[in-house]
Amino acid sequence: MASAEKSRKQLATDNADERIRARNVLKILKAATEIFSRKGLDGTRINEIAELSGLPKGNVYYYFSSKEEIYKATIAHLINSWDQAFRHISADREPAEAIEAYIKAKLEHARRNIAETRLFANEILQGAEHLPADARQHMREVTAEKAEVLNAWVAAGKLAPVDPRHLFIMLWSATQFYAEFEALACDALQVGQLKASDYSSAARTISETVLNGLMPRM
Amino acid sequence: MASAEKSRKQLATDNADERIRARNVLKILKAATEIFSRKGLDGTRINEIAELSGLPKGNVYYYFSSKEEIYKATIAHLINSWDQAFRHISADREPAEAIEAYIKAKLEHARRNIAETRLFANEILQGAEHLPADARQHMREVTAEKAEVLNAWVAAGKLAPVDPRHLFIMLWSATQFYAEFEALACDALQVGQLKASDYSSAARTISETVLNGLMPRM
DNA sequence: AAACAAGTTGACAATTTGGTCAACTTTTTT
DNA sequence: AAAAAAGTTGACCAAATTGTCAACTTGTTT
Repeated sequence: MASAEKSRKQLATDNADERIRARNVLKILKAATEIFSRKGLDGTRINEIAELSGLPKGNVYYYFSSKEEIYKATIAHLINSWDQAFRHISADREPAEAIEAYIKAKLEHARRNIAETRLFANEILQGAEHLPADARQHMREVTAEKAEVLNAWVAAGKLAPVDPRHLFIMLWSATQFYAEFEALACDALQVGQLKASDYSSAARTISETVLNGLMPRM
Repeated sequence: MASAEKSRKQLATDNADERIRARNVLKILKAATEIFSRKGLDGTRINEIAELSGLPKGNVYYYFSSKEEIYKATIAHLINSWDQAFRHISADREPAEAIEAYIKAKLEHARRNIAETRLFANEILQGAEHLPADARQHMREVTAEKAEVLNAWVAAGKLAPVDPRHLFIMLWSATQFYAEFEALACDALQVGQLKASDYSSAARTISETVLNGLMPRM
């Protein structure tokens, strides 16, 4: 009897098993991210998630055992993406080029993942009580590592002396802002909507301003 | 009969009338600001406000008729302070000095009003649905006015060409960040707590970075 | 096609929550 | 000191909300 056939069938079964489940879990997580990102854990009603995902509430509970579990799942989804853009800060690149690439990547990431970015902000606002310890540890390590890169650049005279902590805060905050304050910024600054071109010019403004400030004077 | 005495008495009465009320309303607003700033309108339970303010729930409802009314009151409290720091941006000052003063003032304001600043962020996250129309209008006017000042500086050759919109976003976001992300930043950047000295050095870093980038090259 | 597993659903119970109220105490006025 | 006004309180109600479940439908395996 074909063990090959068996395993093929088994595989087909597994895929099928997972198809519906995967699709619905995704639906739920997407809807949950959207609502959690605006209202936080306590402010979100499971009914809202159910409605937005198009599933009846009972069905949501078929996949997740509680609201908090959904929330944790959205947070877990978030964590990996945190340091994607950070890769650009590497010691073997030229500071100006690396920092510019980082700013661009981070802004692009915020633009493409507005809800996730807002969710992250909201989780922080609430005191980051659901950010797992290992995620914090990971962030700490990555940050320390990249701070070292900056310090090395400064030591090599390639970058004006700067406290990496505050530089990171400037860059994080600026990119964060575009996701979080989009509505307000559009209102107060009297622009219609922040389009891709605005993000480009934002990246340019930030890069130019920061880089001019940080390149060593000769 | 002494009308002087009458008015003195009346005054005493008015003061007394207002003493208890004013004290309790303040207690409630302070507690509400703290909790709203973390959990938003929907995420906040009136019981939490009551407990934190030290008053029984029934008493809270003696002063406010609904949760939303408390929320609106906290928002109203907030609005006036929004453009305090903005005063520094005035056409008759030198750009470098004025912008530096603005950054300092805005950071100092965030440091002294962390809960209010967070509340503002949270209100924005939720879509600014409770920000009154006149408040939006006011923000729009002030922003446009200050953008004009920047443009005039650029036109006079006192400032490198810059899009005021993105510059404002950089400055707003950096100052906002210190209130909102304090907990996370402390964690990720491995500092204990952001102290006054950190805010000073933040102000210095932002000023130097931004100003170096914006002063015209000769 | 029969048996089984996976997924769907609305009705339902238990708890929480926003808000009310009548009885009560304290403060102010006359 | 008596009356009136302001403030306090916990018990209470109706609505909302979380989470459960048994009956049901759909998909999969043999």
